[in-house]
Amino acid sequence: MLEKTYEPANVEARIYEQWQEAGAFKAGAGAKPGAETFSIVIPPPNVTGSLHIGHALNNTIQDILIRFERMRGKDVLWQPGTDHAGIATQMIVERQLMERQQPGRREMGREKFLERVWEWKAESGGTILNQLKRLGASADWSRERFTMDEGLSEAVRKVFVTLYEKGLIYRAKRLVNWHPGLETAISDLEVENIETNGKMWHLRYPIEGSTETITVATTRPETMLGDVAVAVHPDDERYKHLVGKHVILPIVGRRIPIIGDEYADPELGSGAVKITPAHDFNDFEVGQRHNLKPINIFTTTAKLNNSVPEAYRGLDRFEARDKVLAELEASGVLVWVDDKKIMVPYDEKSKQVVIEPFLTDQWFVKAEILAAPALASVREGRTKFVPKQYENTYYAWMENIKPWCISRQLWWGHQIPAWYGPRLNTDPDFNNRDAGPKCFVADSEVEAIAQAQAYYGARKIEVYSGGVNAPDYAKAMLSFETTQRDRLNADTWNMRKHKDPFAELSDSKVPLHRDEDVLDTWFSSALWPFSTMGWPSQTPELAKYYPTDVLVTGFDIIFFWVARMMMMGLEFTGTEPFHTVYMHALVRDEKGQKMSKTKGNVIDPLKLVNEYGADATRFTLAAMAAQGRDMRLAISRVEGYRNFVTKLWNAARFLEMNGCVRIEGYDPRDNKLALNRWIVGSTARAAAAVTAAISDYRFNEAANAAYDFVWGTFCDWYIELAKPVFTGEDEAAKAETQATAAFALDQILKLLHPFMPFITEELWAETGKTGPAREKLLIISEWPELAGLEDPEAQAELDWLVALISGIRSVRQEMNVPAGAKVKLLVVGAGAETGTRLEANLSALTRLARLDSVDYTSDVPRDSAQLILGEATFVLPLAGVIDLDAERGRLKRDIAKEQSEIDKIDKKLGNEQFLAKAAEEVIEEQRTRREESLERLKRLQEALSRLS
RNA sequence: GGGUGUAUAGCUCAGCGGGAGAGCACUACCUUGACAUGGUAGGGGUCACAGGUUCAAUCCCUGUUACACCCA
Repeated sequence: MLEKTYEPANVEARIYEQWQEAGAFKAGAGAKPGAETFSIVIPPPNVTGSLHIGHALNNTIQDILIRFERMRGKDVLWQPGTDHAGIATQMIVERQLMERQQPGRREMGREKFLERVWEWKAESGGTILNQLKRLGASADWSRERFTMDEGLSEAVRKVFVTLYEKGLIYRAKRLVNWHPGLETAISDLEVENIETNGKMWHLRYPIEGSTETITVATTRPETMLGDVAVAVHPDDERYKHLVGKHVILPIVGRRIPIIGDEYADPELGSGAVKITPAHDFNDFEVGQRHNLKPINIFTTTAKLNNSVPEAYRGLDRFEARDKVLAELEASGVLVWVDDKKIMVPYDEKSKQVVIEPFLTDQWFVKAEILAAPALASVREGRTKFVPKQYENTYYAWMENIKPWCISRQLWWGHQIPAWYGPRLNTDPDFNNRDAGPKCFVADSEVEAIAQAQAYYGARKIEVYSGGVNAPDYAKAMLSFETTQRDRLNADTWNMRKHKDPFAELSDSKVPLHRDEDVLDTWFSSALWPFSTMGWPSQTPELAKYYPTDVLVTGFDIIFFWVARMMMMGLEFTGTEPFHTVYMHALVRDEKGQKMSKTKGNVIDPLKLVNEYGADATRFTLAAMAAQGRDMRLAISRVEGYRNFVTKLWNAARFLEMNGCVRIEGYDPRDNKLALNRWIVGSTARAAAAVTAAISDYRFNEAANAAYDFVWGTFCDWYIELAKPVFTGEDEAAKAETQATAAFALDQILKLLHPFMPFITEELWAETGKTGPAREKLLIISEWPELAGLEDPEAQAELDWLVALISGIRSVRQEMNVPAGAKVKLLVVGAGAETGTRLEANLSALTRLARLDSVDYTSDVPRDSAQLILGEATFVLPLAGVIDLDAERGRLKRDIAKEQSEIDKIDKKLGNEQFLAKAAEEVIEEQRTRREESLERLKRLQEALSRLS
C-alpha cells in the first residue's frame, strides 16, 4: 500500500535513474516509426554557474514541451550543454587566485592560467547540469556539448574565416567600450547607462592672439587634457568669427583649432563644445570629419598616460578630475558649475566599473549585413515570437544594428584565428600607416603559414606563440627589419625603422604571431543550434533535428543571443534555426525586483526542490508562466502546489484501497453508470484543454486546467460520489466504477506528467503492480487521445446532482444544522426526469448531503427550509432547529437576486437596438436565462409564502 | 527624450465584448474509513481614473496617473 504522504526526497533520484537507465532521454526515445521530429537546444548556462530561478523556469518549460511531444510520439531531441562564458569564468578564476594570494594571471602566463581555468571547469562544470537533473530535465545528456569542445571550436573557426573572407569580419582601430578593470573591450550590449547626479563644468578657454575667450561645457573635465579642438555650430552668429582661430588649451598649452561642426548644438550650454576624439563617441566622429588626430590620454587601466603633462601621469581618471578642476579653478578657467543628471556608462554585470570609450584595434562583424535576412525571416513569419510583441523589440534593434565588436582582451575563450606578420615593401599598403600588420586568417596555424608562405615567398617563417610579448619575438622582428627596409607602424608594433638593403633577406626568418585576443562568448553561442549537431560536418543529427522547433528563453538575451543565432543560422545553414521563439517572463522577487546576486534577493530553486519537491516547484513555475507578464514568485504558491502533489498521491491511495485495478480490454464507451460516463467525458475535456494549451504555449492555462480537473472534479466529486458505490451491494456497478476510476487515474497521470514527472512516474509504477503489466515507463507512454468520449447527458445529470448536494449543504450550514446530524429531505413537484435522477443517485445524495431519508410529498410542513432546483422544490423539515426569520431572510435575498437578474434581462430584451443588433444566440441565451430565473422566482415566492 | 508592458479580492495572480475567478490569507463548522499538506460553507472587488466606440465595456479605442522594463 502507498504511504500516507508522498516524500519527494525518497523518490526523485530513483525515478531519474530509471529514466536514464531506460534511455528515455535519448534522441528519438519512444518515437513512433517515421514520426516527425521535435527539437530544442538548451540555452547553454554558464559552465561554472549555478542554477537560479530563471534557469528553473526556462528549463521547466522546455521539459514540459519535450515530455509532451515525446509522449505524443514525436522523434524528440533536447540538446543540452554549457557555455564557457568568457568574462564571467575568467573573473571567477582570477578572483580565486587573488583570494588564495596566488600569482595573478599575468604573472602565471597564458598557458598556466588557462590550465587553471580548465581545472576549475572540470571541478564545477557539472554543478549546474546536475541541478537541472534535480529538476527533472529530460535532456539527452549523452549529447552534452560545451562551447569550447573541439567540434564547436572548429565551427567557430570556420565561421570566423568564412566571414573574414566574405569581408563581413574586419579589423579596425575604433573607439570601443573599454572595461578598465578587466582591461578588455566589451560590446555595446554589455554597457548599461545609469542616470547619475553629475555636474556640468563650464571652462573658459583663451583664444590665441586675442583677449577673447570661448566657454565650453563638459561633464568630464579631466578629458580636456586630450582635447584637440573646440567646435561651434557653423551658423551660430555668436561664434562665426572665431572659426579658424585657435585656442590655447589650459594646463597643456596645446594650440587647437576652433572648428565649425553641426554636432555643436547652439541651444545646449554655451553652444561651444570641446572635442576629445579619443574619449567620446560623438567627438570621435567630429574628429574624423575634420581630420583631427585623436590623443589618447589613458592607459588600459584608465590611468593617465604619458600624453599629459608630467604632474598628471599615473593618476587615476577620477583623481585627475579633481586635480584638473583645482588647477583650472586657481587659474580662473573654471567659470561655473551646474548640477546635472548625466548618463554614466557602467559595466552591465557588476554595475560598479565605469566604462571608458577607448581607441584600440579590434575585430568587428558587419552585423548590418547579416541582419537583413534575419529581419525578413521574422517579418515574413518564418520565425515567430511568442508573445508577439517581442517582434517589435527585435525589429527596433535589428534595424539600427551597429557593428559588433567581437574581440576581447581575455584569455579564456576561442582565440582569434588570425596571424600577423610584417608587411613587405612590395605590399600596396606598405606606406599606409593605418593598415597595421599583414594579417593571415586561417582555420589552423598550418594553413596560416601556408598563406604566409605565399606572401613572403621563399623566406623561412617562424611563429611565436607568446605574441608580441614573446621573449624572442622582438629580436626576430628586429632581425627581419634589418633585412627589410621596413616600417612597422601599428602602435603595438613599436618597432624601430631600419633601412638595410632588401638583398640580405634570405637569411632571416619572418616572425609571425597569432592574435592574442579571444572572441566574444556570444560569437560561439550564436552557432549553438547547429554547432552542437556537428556542423560544419553534415551529420545525420544535423539533417534530422536542424532546424530546431522552439527556442525557449528570456527576453533579456533577445539581442545578445536570439538575434545573433538568427543571423548566423541564416548565413551558414540558409535556414532559420527555429520557427518559434518562446519568451518567458522574468522571475522577480516578491517586491517585483529583478533577482540578482548583488542584491541578495535570489530565490534558490534547489531549496524549493529540497523543501517542496521538484514536482511542486515545476508546477508552480508553469502555473505562473502567463504570457507577457513578469512573475513575482510567492512561496505560498509553491506550498499550495505541494499540497496538490499530496492530494494526487492520496487520491491514488484511495483508489488502491478500493480495488480500482486496471482491466484488460476496458472500454470507457461500455460504461452504464452516469457517474462513470461523466468522469470519462470530463477527462476527455480536460485532456483536450491541456493539449490545446501546451500546444499554444499557454503553460499556465494547461497547468490550471489539469489542477482544476484533478482536484475540483476528480477528487472533490468523482471520488466522493464513488464511495457509496464501493461500499454498496451492486457488484456490477462497483466493478465498472473501479475500472473507470483506474482508467481515469491513468489519464490523469499522463496529463500531469509533463508538469510533475516524478510523482506521476512513481504512481504509474505503483498502479502497474496490479492489473495488466505496464508495457513501458510513463515518460514514453502515449499522450491521452480521448476525443469523442464527452457525454452531455451524463454531464447534465451530474451537474444537477452537484447543484443539489451543494444546495442542501449550503442550507444546512446557514441554518446551523450540526455537521454530523442527518436530516430528512422532502421533494415537491418533481417531474419524471428529476425522479429518475433521484432514484439513480439516491445513495450518493444521502451520503454527501447527510440525509436519513428522501420522500415525495405535496404537503410542505411549516418550519422548513426550501431549495429550488429545476422544476422541483427540495424541502428540509427543520422544526426546532430552523430560525424562521433567518430562512425568510435567505429566501428574500434569493428572490431579490432573481428579481434583479430578471430586471436586467428585461431591460436588454426591451431594447429594440439590442434585439436588432445582438447575435441571435446571445438573445436566445438571455431569453432562456430569463425563463429559468422566472421559474426560480416563482418557486422561491411559493416557498416564502409557505413560511408566513 | 522614444518605445513596450502592467494596473482585477488583504497578498500573489488568471480571465474576458453579453452572468466577476483561482491559490494563499480570513471567518464558521467538521478528527465523516484517501488526504488536517484535508473537507464543507462563507465574507471580501465602482476590474486605476476620465472620456469615446458599441444595442452592450472590467474587456476595444483615446487620454491621464502610477509602477516596471527596453532603447538613446
